[in-house]
Amino acid sequence: MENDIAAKKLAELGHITRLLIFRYLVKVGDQGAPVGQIQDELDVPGSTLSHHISRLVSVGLIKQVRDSRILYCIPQFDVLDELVEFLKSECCTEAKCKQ
Amino acid sequence: MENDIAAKKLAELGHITRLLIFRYLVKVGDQGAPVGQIQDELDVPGSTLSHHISRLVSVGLIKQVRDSRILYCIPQFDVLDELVEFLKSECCTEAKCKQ
DNA sequence: GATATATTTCGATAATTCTAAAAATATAGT
DNA sequence: ACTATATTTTTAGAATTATCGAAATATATC
Repeated sequence: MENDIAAKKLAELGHITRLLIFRYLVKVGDQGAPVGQIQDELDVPGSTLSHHISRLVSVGLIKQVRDSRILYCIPQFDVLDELVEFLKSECCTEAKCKQ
Repeated sequence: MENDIAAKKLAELGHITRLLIFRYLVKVGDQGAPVGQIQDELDVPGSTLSHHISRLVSVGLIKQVRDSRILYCIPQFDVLDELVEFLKSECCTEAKCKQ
C-alpha cells in the first residue's frame, strides 16, 4: 500500500463521527447495518451522516449493498487488516529492534 | 481507549507528511532519529516539520529526548499497538462473525 | 561575548473540512 | 399518479488545518 492511500484511510478514521460509524459496523459484523440504523444509533442528522459514510466508502473501508429501499453498510475487514499491517510494516528495518 | 482519543491519533497519522515522519521513525526503531535527520530524509521546511512533529508528540505517538542541541524523536510502539488493538476490538460482539 | 548549529514560535494566507438545512432522488405501496 | 420512507446532493457559512518565511530561542564552541 502506498503512503498517500494509507494516509487517506487513516484520515477518514480520524474523525470522531466516522470512527463511531466504523466501529459500530465492526461490532455488527459482516452482515452490516442500514444507514437508518446507524443514524438511530449515533443520532446524527441524515445529511451529515451520509457525508461521512460516503467518505468511508470512498477509501474502501465500507461497502454498500442496496436491498430495495434499504442501503446496507458493510465494514471491509480486509481493508482494515491491510491498513493495520501497513502501519507495522518495515519496523526497524534500519536498525536492531526489540520487537 | 476512548473513541475521541483514538480518533485524534488516527487523524494525526492521517496526513501524508506526518505518516512519512512516523513511518521513518518506525523503520529507524527504538533509538529514534534527530529532527534534522528527519528533515534531510523528507525534505520539508523546518517550521512545517516542527509543526507536524509536535502534533505527533501531542497524541503520544512520538516522544522527544534532547541530547544537548540534538532532539531525538522516538516512536512509541506501545501507543501504536494500543491503537491498532482498539480498531479491531469488539469485533462482531453484536453478531456472529467469521473472524 | 560572538558565532554557529538545531529547533521552535509567530504570523499571515491559502486550502480543506465540518455541519446541517433544504431540495432532490430512489424505491415501494396504495 | 400520489404518498411514504430511505438516503443523497447541493449549498453555504463556520471552523480547522496546512504551509512556510522570518524571527526567536536554546545550546555549544571559540
